[in-house]
Amino acid sequence: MMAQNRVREIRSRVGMAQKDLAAQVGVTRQTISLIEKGDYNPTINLCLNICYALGYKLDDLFWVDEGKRRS
Amino acid sequence: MMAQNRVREIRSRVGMAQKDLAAQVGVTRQTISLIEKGDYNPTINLCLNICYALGYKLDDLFWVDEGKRRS
DNA sequence: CTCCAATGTAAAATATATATTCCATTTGCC
DNA sequence: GGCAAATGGAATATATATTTTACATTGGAG
Repeated sequence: MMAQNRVREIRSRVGMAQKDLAAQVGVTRQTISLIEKGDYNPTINLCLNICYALGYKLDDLFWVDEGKRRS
Repeated sequence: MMAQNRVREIRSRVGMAQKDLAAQVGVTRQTISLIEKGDYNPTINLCLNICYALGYKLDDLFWVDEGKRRS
């Protein structure tokens, strides 16, 4: 039950490279890469910083598929 | 050091005890307590589970305007 | 095709989210 | 006031998010 996200889609739409987004939110490029890959579970503060950098809100960028929620 | 949130407010409005919310999202009561206290920085999956348990959206419970964040 | 920037990936180290246990304090109810 | 449930808080342990370094691969521009 890993959260889904639209970070890659929105980032490239905005025309930003991973390293630019990483620099702007204060993490490494690898962290952005792994988040986009969906391989893990960022903290809410990092998610908020990504939202600020891309100009979107939490619910635009992060969600969980209905079927995959814990019961 | 971390972002404020409306978990306590909404949880008590919904009439749920910390231990009930904790059980429903699959963490310990202490974790809920610390999150409500604002003392730290939960993962997005936990935030999503809390949202689901309380019937709210991420932006309702965890959004903070960029200018208003404590650093 | 070549070159370079962007991205993927992996191993080891560090930071921190979360668990566990236990006790203290508060809050509401009789 | 007294009791019980709810919450706060600390100390230690574990899981995992994130960093660091380093190299491989992909994709686009020329």
